[in-house]
Amino acid sequence: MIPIINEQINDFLISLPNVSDDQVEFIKEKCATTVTDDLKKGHATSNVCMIAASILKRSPRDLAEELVSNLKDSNAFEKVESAGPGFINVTFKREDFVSIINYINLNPKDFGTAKHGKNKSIQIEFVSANPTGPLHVGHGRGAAYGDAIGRILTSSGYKVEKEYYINDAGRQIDILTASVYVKLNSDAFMEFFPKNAYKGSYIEDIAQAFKQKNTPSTLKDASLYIKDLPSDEEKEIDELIVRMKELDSSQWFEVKDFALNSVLDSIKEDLSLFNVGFDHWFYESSLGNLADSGSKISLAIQTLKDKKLAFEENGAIWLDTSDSGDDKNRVLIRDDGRPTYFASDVAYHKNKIDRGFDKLINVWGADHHGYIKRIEASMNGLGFDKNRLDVQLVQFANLFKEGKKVKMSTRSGDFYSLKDLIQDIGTDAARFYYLSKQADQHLDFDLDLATSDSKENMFYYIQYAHARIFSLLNKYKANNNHMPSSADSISNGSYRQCDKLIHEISRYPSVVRRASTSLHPHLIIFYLKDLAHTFHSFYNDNPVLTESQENLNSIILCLDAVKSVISNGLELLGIEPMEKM
RNA sequence: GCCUUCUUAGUUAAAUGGAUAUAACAGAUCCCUCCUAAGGAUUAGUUGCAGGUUCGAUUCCUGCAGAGGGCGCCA
Repeated sequence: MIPIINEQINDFLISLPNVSDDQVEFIKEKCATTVTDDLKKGHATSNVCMIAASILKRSPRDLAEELVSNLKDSNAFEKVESAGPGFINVTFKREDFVSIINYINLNPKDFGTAKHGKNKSIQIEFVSANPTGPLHVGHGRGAAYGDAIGRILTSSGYKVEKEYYINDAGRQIDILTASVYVKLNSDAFMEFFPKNAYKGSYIEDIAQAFKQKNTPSTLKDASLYIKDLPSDEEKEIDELIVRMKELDSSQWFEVKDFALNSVLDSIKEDLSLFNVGFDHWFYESSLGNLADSGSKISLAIQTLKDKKLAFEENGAIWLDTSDSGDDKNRVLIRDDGRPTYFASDVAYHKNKIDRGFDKLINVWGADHHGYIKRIEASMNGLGFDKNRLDVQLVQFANLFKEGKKVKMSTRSGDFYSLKDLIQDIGTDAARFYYLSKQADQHLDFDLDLATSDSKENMFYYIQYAHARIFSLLNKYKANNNHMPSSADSISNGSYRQCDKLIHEISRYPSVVRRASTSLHPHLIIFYLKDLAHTFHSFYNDNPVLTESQENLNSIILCLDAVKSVISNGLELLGIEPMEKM
């Protein structure tokens, strides 16, 4: 019905004296016709008169009165009135108001989907955790968020590709390899373990698995590796890595491949348990080496040099970021000839651009926010409009258990992993909790609250509503063999207890739309909470199964629609609705 | 110092520039002879400060005060 109102508003605007087409377009762009927040105001409301008034220099109330009389003349609505400072409130004819029940039940899965994405392609890059250890609870938030916006954008008509960028080329992989290497030869190395190596128990697991599948070479002389290592922890590990590569090259690369793949496999397994899927895994190593002038990384830097955006100074190659508001220029290639992490990232983003996406979304940890300007600078330099890149920052999550903050130390290997979280509270409760707060805000993840069965925990509150409806529908079907065919009592207005529910479900498509344009999945959660509340309230006031058969038929059809909306909403968050609790 | 995010009820959180700022928890009081009380109903209480833009500001702009995060030729 809202499109019909908008059509009439359009006609009204055109009919006004002294209005240019541009003005009409501008007004239509700024105004909105929406479902009201309260049935007392009718079913739909528009602020068009107040927008138009300020542009046309007329009184909003006068305009509202004119529009009201036009809308009344059309006989399309039950009631039309102006209200407050110049709102137009429309009450639909009852048959139109309740038609949404039928509409939803005919195609339950489609309700809430939209086409405003126009099949444009969006790439979402998220998680992209370094493959040096298992995912922890911080990664879980990015995973839940990226996956949810992927689902929401897909349902809004975008073509979405989800990608994971694997940092498999940097120094941290060498450290991982060295850590495993030392474990493999722990007998020869005696008590020695580098200060800066990874210490988690998974390192030991990888070493054990390696021994099962390969024959580790025997070290002839461990002292060649560890004699006179620098005492500085950074230099110690770097020197050790150099020696390992020299002394035992073939074994080094075997261990490296094995360790990387082991960690990657565990990451993939955790993500799959978490109901998060990726379409594409991009390896940093596929960008190639600077030594190869035809590699992606060389070509990217060459392009920047050609455009005079990259230059040499003090022996290093720098990117000029002055145009983007970054506070200083950034090194691409060090004075010793090795590329920085940033250089890889520039090449990676050039590759994304070359793949021709209409829009790129990067979901990054909040600690990367200083990084946005330099990457925008590089993209602008490569001729990609930086407005087509959208960086969504996800804040860290603090974990609380029994009211106390759980300490996490990656260095010692003592941390609460995503897998632990899934095992403790389940995938759905965890995803829900992550998504229940705006992603760029700090989140206190309270394990006890996430599993509590009180109203404070929205997850169970919403699921309980779904389960209650499911149970009612089952009982109805047991008594009646099949679902009712029509909702006469509701249509003819003899039963009006469901009106609030009908009104609430008619809001759903606009909620999804807002969630998709703002990339805010939590809006769906808060909507579902409201809907669940409306339902629980109805359920308490009205003993459904003892109603007359005619009323019962209507109620069942209405509740079936409510159930579809809850289930569709949860689906967008990647959460399975519960059928019983 | 520079960049950035944030400040809403006693607490934790919501709110495309809209009407009376919305919930939950904690507090007070009610509701199971009944479809799942993991629920419902009633009650009290809120936009850090000072300006500006606007018909209208929690929302946009400026300044101030306070809190967090980021500022490597690390990844």
